[in-house]
Amino acid sequence: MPRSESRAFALLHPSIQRWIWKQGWTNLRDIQEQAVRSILDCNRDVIISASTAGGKTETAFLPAISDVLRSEPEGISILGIIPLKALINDQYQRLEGITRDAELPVFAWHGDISASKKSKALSTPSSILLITPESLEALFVRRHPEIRKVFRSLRRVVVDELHAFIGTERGMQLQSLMHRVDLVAGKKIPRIGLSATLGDMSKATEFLRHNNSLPCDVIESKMGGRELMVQVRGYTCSPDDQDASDESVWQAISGHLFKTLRGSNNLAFANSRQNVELLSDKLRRTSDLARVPNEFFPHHGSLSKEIREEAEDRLRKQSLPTSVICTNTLELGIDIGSVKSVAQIGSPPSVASLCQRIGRSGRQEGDPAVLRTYIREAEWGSELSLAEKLRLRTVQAVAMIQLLVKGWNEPPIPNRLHLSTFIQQLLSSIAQHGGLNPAVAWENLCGKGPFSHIDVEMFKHLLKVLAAKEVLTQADDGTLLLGRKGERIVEHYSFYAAFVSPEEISIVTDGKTLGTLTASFPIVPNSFLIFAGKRWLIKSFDENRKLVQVSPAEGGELPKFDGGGGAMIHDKVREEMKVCLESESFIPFLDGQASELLSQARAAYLDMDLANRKILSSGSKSIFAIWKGDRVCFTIFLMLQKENLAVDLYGPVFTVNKITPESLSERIQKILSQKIPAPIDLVRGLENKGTEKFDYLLDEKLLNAGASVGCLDIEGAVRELKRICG
DNA sequence: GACCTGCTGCGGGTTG
Repeated sequence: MPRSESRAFALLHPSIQRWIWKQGWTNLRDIQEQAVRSILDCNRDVIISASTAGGKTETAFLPAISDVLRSEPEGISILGIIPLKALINDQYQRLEGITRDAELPVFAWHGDISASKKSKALSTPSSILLITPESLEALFVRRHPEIRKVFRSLRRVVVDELHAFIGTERGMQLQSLMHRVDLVAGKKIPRIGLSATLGDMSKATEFLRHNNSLPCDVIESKMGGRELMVQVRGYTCSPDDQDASDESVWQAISGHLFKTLRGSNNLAFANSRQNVELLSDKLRRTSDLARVPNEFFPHHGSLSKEIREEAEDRLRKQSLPTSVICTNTLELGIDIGSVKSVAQIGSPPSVASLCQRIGRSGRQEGDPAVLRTYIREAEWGSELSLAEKLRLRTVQAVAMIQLLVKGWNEPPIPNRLHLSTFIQQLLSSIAQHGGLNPAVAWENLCGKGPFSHIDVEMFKHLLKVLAAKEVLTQADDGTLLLGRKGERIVEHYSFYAAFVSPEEISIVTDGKTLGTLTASFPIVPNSFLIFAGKRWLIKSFDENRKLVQVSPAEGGELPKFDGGGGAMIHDKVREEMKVCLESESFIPFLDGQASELLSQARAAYLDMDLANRKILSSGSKSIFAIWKGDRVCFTIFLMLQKENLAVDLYGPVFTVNKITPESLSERIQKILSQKIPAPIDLVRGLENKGTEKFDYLLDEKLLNAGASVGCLDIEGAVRELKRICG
């Protein structure tokens, strides 16, 4: 469409129109046209959802800046909340280009920015501020005298990578911070969320403004019918000879990666940092043996910023062919240009994540997106367990790809209590105001704020618990103040993040930091280490400075990294797996071996009559499968455990020891005939309930309350148990 | 089987 005919274009400020002109754009994209109207109407929130990074930032900021240029704000006019420092730096440069002519100053604000630049940002009127949630938290705590003035004429809050926040502690913190910004500004500031395409957009609008008190427009860009080329490749190893043959499977996978990825830019998602190191090392040594330059580089969260940026630069510049083996570090919007293909080692953690990863491939017009998935299974044999015979990894990968093609992906997970982050926000609010009336605190955070699931009774109980631990204290007039311990917590710089990080040891060679290992990894001088895709000898370990010196070597051993929890599989994925197992239809995207694996799985399913025979007998054990997500499975697991059954859960497969199918069925019927236990009764006996940052300040009662919300599905569990006995 | 993200103020040294 010629620009003169675009009414949206005409609505933009002349200075923004000039910028668009200079870019040589011939028209505004579909989502940009729609966004201009929604954003210029200042009484609503807007979510802009698109699968690739291209254009989302401009879509939000061009109209938002237009709006600012027509008003005359005194303090910050647009607040951009962005999850990564690297993304802030990216966006800063792009926005500077847009606003240079308009003389609208842009400021980047995060931990690596100097204090003098931060002061300048606060004193420059009408500016755009790009900030991390943690730095915004610090702003509330440290600069509270100025904060009212700073946000007085704020016109817009923009949240980048909205999907990365939903359902997390950090996301809860973000919701609370946005609400506190509204409180300080004295009005509802319209919000814009930039997001990857999510399964259910209603969850995203609920997240963007917790009480939906402003209307929210959702602007979605269509996938554009991009061609997708997929292959699932199967690999087997003998279960008797686990170590040696495991080696040969990895050799085969890395051999195929070497052959297919060399000569172009690619990403390989390896699911764990250890697998990233393993494959990078194999690929580098294969390159050495073949006497060709190495094109494979590792990328994960424990590598130093320098090493990661080097890999990102190589990808972006496209001067030398580069394949990066990574964890989900390269899933978010960091600019790495386009890659030819995406490899996925093992089944992906979720369909949503797979969707993001594929979005990295074939980003140039007309290019297909290419995905190769590599799956390892045990070699066929009678000694295989039911779970192994069902080839769950292969079937899960197939199910996830089928769902992706159908356009489905996981909606954000339901809200937890987030008591840890509630404590943080309560302490932060008290620090911000220098003391807070309890009724006002409850009203701000819970009554009208995003912690609406915390009722007055629970709030009062929490205050008592925190007072007993000297985190809080009360003045004679009832005002909440920070206690002795509370002050120590808030004063330390680690307070601003909603999450904790384990203590780390730096790995250094020749004065250069390669990255870090968690302190629990045993460091033995004179032993070997594989790290950052290279091999090292550990020369010395300075325990006080938490510093390991290494030098290049030939030998090597893979490091262990402390992992956080795995991904939760959604109901829909397991349902699709069941469909796949019961079907006879040909799956065109499997290679020979993967096809054979699927045939074995379907034969085993049929052979054991899993569709009809609900509980199987295996020696002295009873076995059954539940084709529902991890929440249902975990709930059933707890219900059986509560009845003192020796139950074991692996994926969707339950093994109950020392019981026949008949008596297990009777026991389950007994459970169903009794009063169904409340979630809080099921989690009572669990250990390690307090996994979040400030959970250590809670008592048993609050820990149980926290654990019972969001991670159980009693209704689903009862329905499945009835089916098992039916 | 198993990821990722973030951080202030102050004191001391160096450079213009």
